[in-house]
Amino acid sequence: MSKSNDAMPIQKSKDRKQAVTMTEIARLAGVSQSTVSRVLNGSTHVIPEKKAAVLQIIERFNYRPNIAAQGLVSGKTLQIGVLTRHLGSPYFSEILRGIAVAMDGSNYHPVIGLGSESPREDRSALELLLSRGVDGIILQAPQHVQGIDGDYLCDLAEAIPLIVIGACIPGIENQCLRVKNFEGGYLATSYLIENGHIAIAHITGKMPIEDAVQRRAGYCQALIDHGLEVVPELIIEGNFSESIGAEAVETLLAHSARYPFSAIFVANDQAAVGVRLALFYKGIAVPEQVSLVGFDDLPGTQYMIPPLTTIRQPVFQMGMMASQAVLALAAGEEIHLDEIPLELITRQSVAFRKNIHL
Amino acid sequence: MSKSNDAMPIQKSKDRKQAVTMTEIARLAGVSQSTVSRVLNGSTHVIPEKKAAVLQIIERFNYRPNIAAQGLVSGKTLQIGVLTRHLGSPYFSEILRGIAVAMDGSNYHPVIGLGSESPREDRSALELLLSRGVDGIILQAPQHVQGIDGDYLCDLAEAIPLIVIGACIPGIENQCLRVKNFEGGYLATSYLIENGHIAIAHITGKMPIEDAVQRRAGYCQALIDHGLEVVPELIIEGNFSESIGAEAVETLLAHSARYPFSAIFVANDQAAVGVRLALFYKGIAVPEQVSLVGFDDLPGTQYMIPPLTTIRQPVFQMGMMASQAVLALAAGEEIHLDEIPLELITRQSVAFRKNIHL
DNA sequence: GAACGCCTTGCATTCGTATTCACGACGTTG
DNA sequence: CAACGTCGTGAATACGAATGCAAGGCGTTC
Repeated sequence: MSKSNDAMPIQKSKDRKQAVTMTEIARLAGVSQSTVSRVLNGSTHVIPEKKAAVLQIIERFNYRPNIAAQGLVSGKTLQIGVLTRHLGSPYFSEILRGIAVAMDGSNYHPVIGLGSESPREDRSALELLLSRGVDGIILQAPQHVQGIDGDYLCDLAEAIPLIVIGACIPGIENQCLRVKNFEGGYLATSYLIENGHIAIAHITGKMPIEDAVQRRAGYCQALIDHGLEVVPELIIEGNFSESIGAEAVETLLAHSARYPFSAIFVANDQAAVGVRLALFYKGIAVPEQVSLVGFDDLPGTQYMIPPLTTIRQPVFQMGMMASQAVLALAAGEEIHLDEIPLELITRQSVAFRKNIHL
Repeated sequence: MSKSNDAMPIQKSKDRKQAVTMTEIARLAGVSQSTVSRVLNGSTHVIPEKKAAVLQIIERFNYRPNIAAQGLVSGKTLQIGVLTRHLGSPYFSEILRGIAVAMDGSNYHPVIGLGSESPREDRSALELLLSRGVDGIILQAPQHVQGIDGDYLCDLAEAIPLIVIGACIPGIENQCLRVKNFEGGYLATSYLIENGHIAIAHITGKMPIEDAVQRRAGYCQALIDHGLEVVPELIIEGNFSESIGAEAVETLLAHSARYPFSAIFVANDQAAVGVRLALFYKGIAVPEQVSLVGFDDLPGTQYMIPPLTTIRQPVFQMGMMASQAVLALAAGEEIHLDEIPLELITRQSVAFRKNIHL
């Protein structure tokens, strides 16, 4: 083949820069760089002829100002750091979608940082984002939010617009986006009770996490309010994952002789999926033998067999709210974040109890 | 050294910038700004004492260089634009996770752009990313990749490191990450045939899309190679969504008197989920009455009732590969992207045919 | 003992854009 | 007709960090 010794063989990798700069445009249009800037920003009136000339050149070269350079001057990068967690899980990716959609149209872009399980790495991911000069941060609550981390986050909130999703950090409560987890747990459990269930198991989320704690509290309160007893053996600690759901079922079933149950309230849909499969393997019919209520209403939940009755979190909207809130904060506006109400979505995984089967 | 008065009441909103700059650090450490730069980059040897002094100040103020400013000089922003599609769908978010994970550890960050259905908006999203000065782009293939768009992408590839996921753009084939869709379709269909099925329906993906076309082609070829007839009535055009899967089942069932079938090969798992639910509602047992094979092996597929037999795409790894490829391209290296092989994951949604039920 | 060279360092410039400042031209007013 | 304000514009500067260049210090060598 052609040895390409005639005209710079490596050009392809050299030529790879946004060649046209504002100064270049100015030169071609026969004006000064400042004028081009003014045309672009409309900051001052520019004589129509020059304006037209500039615009034409811009059009021809498909020029777009370098955002990084703008950022250097303005001190803004038009970037929002999003520290994600379990990227790829339906719950978080739906939040992310909300964030991205709400940012679409503004000139802001989300930049993704990868959260980890370790506070140390987590923090370094955060600081990497920070050194990028992001104008705000949306933090999906780490599992290790407490104590020292809480303080750190408060300090952080002093320095930069910050929104925390899924946790309530003392000191910056109004920058924390959270749902009424307690009410959700209460709602789910009450619904089961109304359907005649009196022995209701609960598979919790990962335990130090606030979501998990609150949902369990709601569950307990509902039992108590309806004159039922809280049976510790019917509460299994989980971790929000499918596999733990399946494991928990094993445990529940192992003790079902002494501690029978006719329904399970699972702290999130993902785990409920695992629960449902485990019951399938055990030959236990849902909802005929065991009723199931989940939490989240993930997209996909409605396609379960049978479609899952669950507590809907407006996950997508929450993402949007978080987005709008940081942007507002970044614009210097006041924000006010209410606890987000939840809704019971009744589908077909709950049946009226006839008796306790297990 | 009382340079500023202690009266700063509204500090919170004023102080919200990365106050410490390199020059500031230099001043405090009693050296020049260049020296600080050299300490940070290790570009030149710096006398240990000064180095220590600088590092100490840096540590104390928790200073981190402003990446945007670095980018201005180096011409790199250490950002990779990711034009996503269906953010929130399990398939794409898993890819995104792969991308993010592979980028973790490098100093690069993914910046998310939101793809749309319209070519125009899509392109403007792309250009917004471009004006950010991203060092590379990962493009999840739009549905409208063909003709003019193909040309545009080729031009784009000249200007910037570009990786396309899920499509094969003529001219830049080696920058396109794609799977062996044909083989996948062939594999799935052959497996059903081996299990005694002779009337196999197929629900395709969104049709102009290459993935969909290739999978269907593989399906057809498998039938032919095994001496079976391709029955057009058993091929239903879908669009990769759950709801279309359910609809397709209706259609198939409506004609099942004349065109019976005992198995369905669905072009992706998401649609298979819808199919499965529709069959549930119709009271048709899976796999006893109808066998099901999906495509993708999304996380979650294994928790279906029954667990779905499917063609595994290494989605997460594909994300990582895309990431590594852009980064390599950005570093001026050569890359070589092979078509990714697929694997049949046998679970429990396929049974040996006894006869054609429907 | 002086010249040479290496090591370290500071100064000045650069990146692309926004913005302040000053200047010339023009129109207005007294 | 002169003084002054206004408008449009270009030149200069700033943003934060990297880097080429030159200068100073010191050790080495003949």
